[in-house]
Amino acid sequence: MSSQTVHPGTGIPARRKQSAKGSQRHIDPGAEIGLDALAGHAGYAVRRFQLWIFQDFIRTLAAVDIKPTQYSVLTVIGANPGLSQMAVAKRLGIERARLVHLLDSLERRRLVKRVQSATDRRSHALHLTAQGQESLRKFKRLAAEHERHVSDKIGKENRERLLQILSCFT
Amino acid sequence: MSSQTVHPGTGIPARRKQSAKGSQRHIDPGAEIGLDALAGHAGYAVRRFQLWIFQDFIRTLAAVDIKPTQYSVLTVIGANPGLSQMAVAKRLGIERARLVHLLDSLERRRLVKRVQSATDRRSHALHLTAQGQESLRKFKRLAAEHERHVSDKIGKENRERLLQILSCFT
DNA sequence: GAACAATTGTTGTCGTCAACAACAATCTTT
DNA sequence: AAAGATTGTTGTTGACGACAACAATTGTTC
Repeated sequence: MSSQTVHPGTGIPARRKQSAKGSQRHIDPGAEIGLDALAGHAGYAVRRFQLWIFQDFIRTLAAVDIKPTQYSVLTVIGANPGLSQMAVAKRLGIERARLVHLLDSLERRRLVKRVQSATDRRSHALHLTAQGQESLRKFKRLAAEHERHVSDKIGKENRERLLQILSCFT
Repeated sequence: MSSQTVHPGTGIPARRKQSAKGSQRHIDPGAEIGLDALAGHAGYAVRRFQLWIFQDFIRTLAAVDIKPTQYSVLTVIGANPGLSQMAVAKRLGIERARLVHLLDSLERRRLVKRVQSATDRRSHALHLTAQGQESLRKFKRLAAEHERHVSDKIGKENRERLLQILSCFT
């Protein structure tokens, strides 16, 4: 029962608990609680960061009611008009079943249109409407503002370093 | 209509589309599709990375049937025995309503026990069982193996840089 | 000390999301 | 032409975050 003071991988000693069982009354909760091995796990840090970054994105683009997934779909279609739903789904790593509902919503808002493909009558060629192209430019300006929030939070150079480290996943 | 060729923040030019509308037949899907501004967004990269890292964690710890959230709860309780549910929830950023079900599951598996607090009869003091402490040591070994997978994927030094950049979120 | 407000654990609902499975229409292969 | 694969669609399931309500208990205020 002494192996949980230090965890393998990183040499970070576990913060010693100041309360074996009692005396957590009147203590500001969530202030002096050690994470032990968790502090050395990339997954935990990334999860917390992703939560923060998505919340900020949603808040920054709340006025136009565009969420991260919708933004990614619009951006890819805008850069590659004529793509099929399958191609978009694979490129963005979302299921084609889910993309159906996303496109339904975007099509109802007149941002995207499904055009019958000339070469494959099973698939739809995806395009932005004129309104969609105009709106996307506005979305990109707001997204750039969100990205500045990220820079303010972790630092401009750290943000670029992060993008470089994770470039193999995009 | 020229603002989407280059996005602000990074100097990465948008990959020019090679297919205005046709000729995506017989093309390996998801191979030559540009992301445009998406490549410069930290949120997108982080989301893809988190997906990968969680899948690897779940796969690596599949034999013991422990998922990331469960592991985080066990680790925090192991390092801070006697904590209340509220304190654990706040520390990990999960809702106390959700922690109830997590603890129900962990208690059924005899890894955690809820002890009536001596100082506050509303709250429960959380402890690992003897079996829970033993199991957690095994979980940590497997989690360290998962962390090695991360190092293999993005590089050992990049992983440590990442942890340092995101340390303000842990 | 009694009344009121705040906290803790619990239960429930709602909306989002990933992971599947099944299906009809269509394309490809043999 | 027949068999198999692909595309879009619909549906289900389970995990998850957010939120509201509630009983029991504690803290605060008069």
